[in-house]
Amino acid sequence: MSVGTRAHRPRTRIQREKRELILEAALEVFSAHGFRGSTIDQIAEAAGMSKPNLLYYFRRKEDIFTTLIHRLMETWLAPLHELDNVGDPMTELRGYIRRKLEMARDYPRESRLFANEILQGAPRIMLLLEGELKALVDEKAEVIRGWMRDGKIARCDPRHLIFSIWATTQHYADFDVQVRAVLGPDRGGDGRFEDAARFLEQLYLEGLRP
Amino acid sequence: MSVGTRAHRPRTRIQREKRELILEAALEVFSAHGFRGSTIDQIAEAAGMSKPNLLYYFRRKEDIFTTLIHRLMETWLAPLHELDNVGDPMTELRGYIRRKLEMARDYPRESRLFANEILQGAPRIMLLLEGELKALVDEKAEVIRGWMRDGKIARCDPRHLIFSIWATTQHYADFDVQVRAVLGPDRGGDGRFEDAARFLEQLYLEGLRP
DNA sequence: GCAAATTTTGACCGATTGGACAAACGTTAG
DNA sequence: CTAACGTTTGTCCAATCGGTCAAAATTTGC
Repeated sequence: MSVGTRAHRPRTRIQREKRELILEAALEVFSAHGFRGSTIDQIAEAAGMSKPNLLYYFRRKEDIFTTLIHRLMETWLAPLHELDNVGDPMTELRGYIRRKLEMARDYPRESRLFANEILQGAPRIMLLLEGELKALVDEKAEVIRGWMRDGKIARCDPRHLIFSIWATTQHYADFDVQVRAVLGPDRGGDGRFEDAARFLEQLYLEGLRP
Repeated sequence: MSVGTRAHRPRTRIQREKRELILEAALEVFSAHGFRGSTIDQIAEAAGMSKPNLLYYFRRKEDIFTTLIHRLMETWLAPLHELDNVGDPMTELRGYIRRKLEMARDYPRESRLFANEILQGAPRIMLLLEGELKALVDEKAEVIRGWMRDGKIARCDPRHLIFSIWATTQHYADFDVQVRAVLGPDRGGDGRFEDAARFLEQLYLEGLRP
């Protein structure tokens, strides 16, 4: 009997290990080829097991994907959660941009996985977007609006500010090949994230000065 | 004999019309599901013809895709071509941002098609990126650098400036469902492009002030 | 109007894919 | 040791997909 069918039996050590192995392999494959572009065989091979064996731990291809994307959602939104009004507003925002850019650098697969899902119309995470994500953005937008009322940063639409930070930082993960191609072999090799950080820091520092 | 196999016979009226019909249908399907996520049957149905009939005009699925993406590349880069140093630098940049945002609003399918291709590693347009695109960006980066030397705009890396404009504007096409979900039914319905234009205009106007 | 060329269609094919299943193999607790 | 449970594998299947092909239907040039 497969793992999924057993009703609420606690997970075995092997089950925990193998499921992690599969999810790691699936992240690699899904982020590179998208959902439909990936096959169970590819994931199974990347995880070092046979296809029926993989299907013993996840009954359907889609189960792997949804498990993966729901889990990643938390880590992906962590930087925004950290944004609060304890420190200096400009420092807070700069820190947020820096953390988002670091995530694009260190977790490009996660970024591309999300981008792919959103591009396809987000069929599997629409409820998450309308629920948790919207609530989080609304909450943080209110924090930012407070900064504006206090005259700490320039007045603007805080939600579009958040969008622009998402867009500019994730661009370096999602459009990596384009960035590399345009920058050429010299600056595309490395250090492009430092350049990006410098540029974005300046843009937002000056652009949001009250 | 199929259209592709005949050696350089001029295109019939029907061939021109039907090929356009197919490319329009393919844009619709490919932009929604990506290359591997789309089937010839889907495209054929969207174009109102049978699969073998479609394959009479394009011998392979990939031929449709490459024809489509190469043709779109021109219109997609047109706004950047228009960026030159005849007018006031700030006005030029603001116009570029506005045009890019209008393209995201009016041609979201094209934007998503490109995004999808880049996300998959740009296997079919890598040469274009390293060739035409890089050359164009290099050229325009030099124009922008000239503005900086003249003290017209703040000094920064012009290529990352271009990246950020691409990212922020195309975000409203590629991540449309996310933007709508976060903004909610009220502002997601319409007018979000005006809000975005206002925000971006302010961000870049202030952020690039010399 | 007719022959040649073009266009359309239905039937078909091999490869791939997601998934089912039962049997074999391993592991572990008593 | 052994019985129960967990894990792995080989085999198989139906559906889908990209693409072929020959024949039928239509259009075009003269």
